[in-house]
Amino acid sequence: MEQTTDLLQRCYPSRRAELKRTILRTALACFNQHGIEATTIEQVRAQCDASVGAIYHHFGNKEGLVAALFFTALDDQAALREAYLAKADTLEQVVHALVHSYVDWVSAQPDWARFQFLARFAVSKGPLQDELLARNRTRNQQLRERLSVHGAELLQDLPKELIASLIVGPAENYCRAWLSGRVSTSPSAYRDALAAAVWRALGGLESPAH
Amino acid sequence: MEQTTDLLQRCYPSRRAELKRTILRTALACFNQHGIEATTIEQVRAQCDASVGAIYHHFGNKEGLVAALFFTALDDQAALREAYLAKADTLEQVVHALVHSYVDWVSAQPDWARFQFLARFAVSKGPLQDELLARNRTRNQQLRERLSVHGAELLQDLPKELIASLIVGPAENYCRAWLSGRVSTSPSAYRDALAAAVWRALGGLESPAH
DNA sequence: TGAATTTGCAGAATAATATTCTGTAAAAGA
DNA sequence: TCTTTTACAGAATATTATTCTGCAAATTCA
Repeated sequence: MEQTTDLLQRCYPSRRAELKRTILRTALACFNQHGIEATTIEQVRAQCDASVGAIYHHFGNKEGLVAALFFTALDDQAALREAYLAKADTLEQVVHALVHSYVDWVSAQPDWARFQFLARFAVSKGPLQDELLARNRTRNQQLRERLSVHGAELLQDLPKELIASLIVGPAENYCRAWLSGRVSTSPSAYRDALAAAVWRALGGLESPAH
Repeated sequence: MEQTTDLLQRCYPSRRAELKRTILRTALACFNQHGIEATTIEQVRAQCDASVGAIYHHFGNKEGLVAALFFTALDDQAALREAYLAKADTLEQVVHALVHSYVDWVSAQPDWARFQFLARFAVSKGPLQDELLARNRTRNQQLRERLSVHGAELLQDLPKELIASLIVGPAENYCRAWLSGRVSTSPSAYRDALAAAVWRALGGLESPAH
């Protein structure tokens, strides 16, 4: 149930990294509650019962703390996507895997997902922007290869650059609405409706809305 | 061409507000270049050749400066949407208007659009979160009414909460990719492809991908 | 018109916050 | 055991946001 712990434990499994995990967990909560800019190092220090020295020792500075959380979330999300993709054979299954893995991950890790949105643009500036850009590029590249393996004739009439947005755009938008409280139904309730709609958008025949 | 000026001029037309506009323009550039947290009041003060007193007089604090820019962008975007919607009669035209107005605004005001993404989550915390939530709610409400006017039987099989995400999700995702440099083709080049795909996703018959 | 009041702005003073630095103890390695 | 590295504490410092006091132009009002 408490998957926040699990996620951290998996990414920082060292027994000695106890305080490090505590700092990350606390920082995640603070950032989500007050926003990144509004939470001070002193706040998380107090909630951790740690020292500023410990925080700066592990993460360098506030931005490093944000980046550590952000890339941890990115990795975890990618792991789930890979797991889903590994089981997909047809093009339609690949598309479904992409939508489902995204929706399922956000539903299972709402705190991490919320932070991911919160921090994306903070990270997209700053010293790790290149790392982020590189990751996005390789991810898109892998997706393109993955999609072209199967009968690509379906997607031939769509601009290549557009396909990724058509697939994850709706899910991403709904997840953000859910995380910000604009809608109340969990994205996982709509995972199939989203996947089916995306498949129609791509030109997949069959299975109209009704 | 230089629509940044036009946008500011329209929203803050007062002749006496010259410095105020200059501050906003400069702050927008700084925020977009270095990120919100990384740009200091001193930086924008120096580039404006103004004083800290002036900035705090007009905007209260840094967050107020961000909020002023953010809501200005939101208003301008909404104005274009209204203009497009006013000319739409059928359901398909309404959907097209929503996609087109979004894409066209981002293409025309990339600096403001970039900042909008940059600041959305900073604003979603902080004292104006209620204002933002309220705006989003009323916008969604208006959309629902607008959509239900026309032959709503098309959308009957789709969850109500999902429809907005299906319509703007793809465009929003592609625009963000463009603004962050992950893709190079202007969203306006794909405005029709996006609108058509969305229409298919909603279950619109006819016009398959090819 | 002229006094009163409000608005726009400057810049020094202050407060809040991020970051550095020095020291110490525990752990790891040789 | 000795040496080196790692983990941490907390005072000291630097950076940055914000406040405050004062003044002049503009506006309002009598």
